[in-house]
Amino acid sequence: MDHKLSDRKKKVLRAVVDEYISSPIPVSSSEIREKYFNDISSATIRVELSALEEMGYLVQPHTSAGRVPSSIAYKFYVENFIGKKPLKKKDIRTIDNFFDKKFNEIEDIVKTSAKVISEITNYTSVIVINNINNVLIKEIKIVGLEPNSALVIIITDSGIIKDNIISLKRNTNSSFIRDANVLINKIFAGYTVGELKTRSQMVEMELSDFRELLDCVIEILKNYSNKSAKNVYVEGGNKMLNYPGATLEQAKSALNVLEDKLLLGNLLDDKTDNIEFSFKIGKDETCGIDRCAIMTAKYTINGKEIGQAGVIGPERMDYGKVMGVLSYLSKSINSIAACEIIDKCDETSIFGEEDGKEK
Amino acid sequence: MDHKLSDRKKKVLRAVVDEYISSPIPVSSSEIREKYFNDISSATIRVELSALEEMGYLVQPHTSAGRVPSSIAYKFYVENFIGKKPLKKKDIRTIDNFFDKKFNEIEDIVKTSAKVISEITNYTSVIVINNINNVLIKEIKIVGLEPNSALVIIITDSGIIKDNIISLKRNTNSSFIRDANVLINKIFAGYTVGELKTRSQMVEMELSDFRELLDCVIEILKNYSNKSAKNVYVEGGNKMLNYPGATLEQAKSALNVLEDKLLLGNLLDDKTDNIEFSFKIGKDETCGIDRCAIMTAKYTINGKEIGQAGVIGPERMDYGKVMGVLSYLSKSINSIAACEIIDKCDETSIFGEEDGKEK
DNA sequence: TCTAGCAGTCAAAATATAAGAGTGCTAACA
DNA sequence: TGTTAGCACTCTTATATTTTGACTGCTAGA
Repeated sequence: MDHKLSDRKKKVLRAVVDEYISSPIPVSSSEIREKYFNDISSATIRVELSALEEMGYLVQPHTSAGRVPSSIAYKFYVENFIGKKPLKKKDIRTIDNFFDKKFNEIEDIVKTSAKVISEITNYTSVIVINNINNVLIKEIKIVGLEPNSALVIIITDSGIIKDNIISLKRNTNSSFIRDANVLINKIFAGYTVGELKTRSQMVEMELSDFRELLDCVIEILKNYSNKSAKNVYVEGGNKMLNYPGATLEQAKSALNVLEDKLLLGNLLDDKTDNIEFSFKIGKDETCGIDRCAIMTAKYTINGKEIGQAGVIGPERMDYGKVMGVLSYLSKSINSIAACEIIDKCDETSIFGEEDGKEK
Repeated sequence: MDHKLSDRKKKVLRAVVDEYISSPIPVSSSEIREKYFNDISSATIRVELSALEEMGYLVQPHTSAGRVPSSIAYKFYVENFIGKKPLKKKDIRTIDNFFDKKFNEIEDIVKTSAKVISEITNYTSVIVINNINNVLIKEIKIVGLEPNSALVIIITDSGIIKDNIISLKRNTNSSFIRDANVLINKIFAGYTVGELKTRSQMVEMELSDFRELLDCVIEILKNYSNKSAKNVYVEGGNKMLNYPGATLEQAKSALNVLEDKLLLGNLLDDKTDNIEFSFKIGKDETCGIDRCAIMTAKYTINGKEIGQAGVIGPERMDYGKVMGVLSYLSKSINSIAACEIIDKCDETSIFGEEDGKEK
């Protein structure tokens, strides 16, 4: 399907997509002629349209209707005609407002980002955390809770990962907790998550007393770098219902995909290394969400690549804007996170072990 | 609207609702006669139907159609004919499976409950936490994190409330944290959340050094007993799209209400004290969600009333089943929580007499 | 008080008609 | 060879028109 398109064909193709995006009715030869050409007639355009249809870029709903872009057309359109559009002042203000507060946790940043993307683009947004391998573990804190459970708090140079209560068979009394803190930090602190595998092997022979705890901590870290439903954040799912022309049936199936976090995670996950944006369109590329497209960008926190942030919207979405938002936001997240951390850690690595001593 | 209904009228009314619930097409006099009466003719039933319509219980979509129940009819139906239906073995197994794991936090229990309710009933479920006033604070732990922030963990007799990173202006060095732990626990430990107001006044004169921290802790506790978006959990929102006859427009507006957690919280919140179930129906009682009804029950954790759990479903829902599930689940939650806590807190004195009841 | 029977009503389905938008084709022209 | 005007043809959409069938309400008689 890689015919070379003449300049005029390109212009016609672009006209069709532009027109269809601005209003979703099949576009006719005369419409194109009026708005985009004054040197050739509609009959000539019809010839071009016919050729483009032949090549698979356009589709005709029925014999006497105008043309509608195919998935291939959108793909070509995005790759050749569209770049990130600079954001409106208003939108920048919105984003900055959202981020004008303290963030303590990665999760918090991610959730806020998802919200802001959905708010501004008016599409559904999805963010996946799936790559914290080169994040640096600054400290791990174990706090004893009930007799058999403890809270594990992981502090990294990209923020705090918390939310992990673990249950142990053994009693988590204060002396155990104290020793555990020392040991665990000896093992993990100062290393990146990526080094985890080798590290954990290194300590294979350590006191079996802490075996169970160690396994828990490793499990937690693994969970954060692996695909797991917990690491997928969706916002504005019901905006999926706003696309005109959608039937209830389509909406339902789309929402079902959104529900399946694991599937979604895979959908966003993108192998291609170098490009800024990844773009998926067509039923087979979007896990069966009909007439939709997915645009994602990698994002970083404190300079480390953490995952992907993206938008699921109708094929005829405002690609330029979406790209603009994703791009701006990825910068925003990064600088915010960086500020936070620099701001806070001017006296890094001073935290003594102070907890687990009452009862 | 409180006419007294003859027994026969009641029987007819019930027939209409039963019939309409089992299949949502207007029910005719002859249909009722066939399935519910063999002693009187359809003409006689027509007279009764006519009367019931006059009284506001039934509605006729158009002159030559059968009858459809009005909101009032559903209300009457639920109040007079329906009680909780015992659960199917299969459903009980499903529930027990869901709860067959360790729960460390209230939030965890609540989320799981919401999931299970939605799963079994196939309707949208909502749970609100809005009353932890008589929950006993066993301990509060302050863990220093970064130089200016700390994690507050609240351990109660109903489970752990955590998830609260706070930022302070002052430095959270280890000696401060140590003192804070002692002080905070002197103030809060052993008291219920309800006593909070008086307590916090009592310590008005304490060292102003800890003022800021104290305010944070109080704020957290307040947040949990107040209405706030954080305390509302929704599950299976997109099941709202499954009700036959719903238009896309209705679905959209319903999902919008679901999005507004605060509104939802108020919707579930119910003042009536003594009854087990609360039931709302009709556009004005359901915040405009069309053709839907809301059935809620109070639930307790460790014997303390914590909030409401409910189902939002179509008017023609399986009320008996819903009531059955809510009722069973409320017992489940209670006993599970109790087990957990007893299991863990063998040293505490508070339990032991009340609340034996497991099945 | 009940009921058989019938006339009347109305929605939904089926059918017919008209209008309009847009194309493809052809033949002529530069 | 590429372009264009013009026209016949196609197919959707909108609007009327008719038919069908399901119910009811009413009435008169048991």
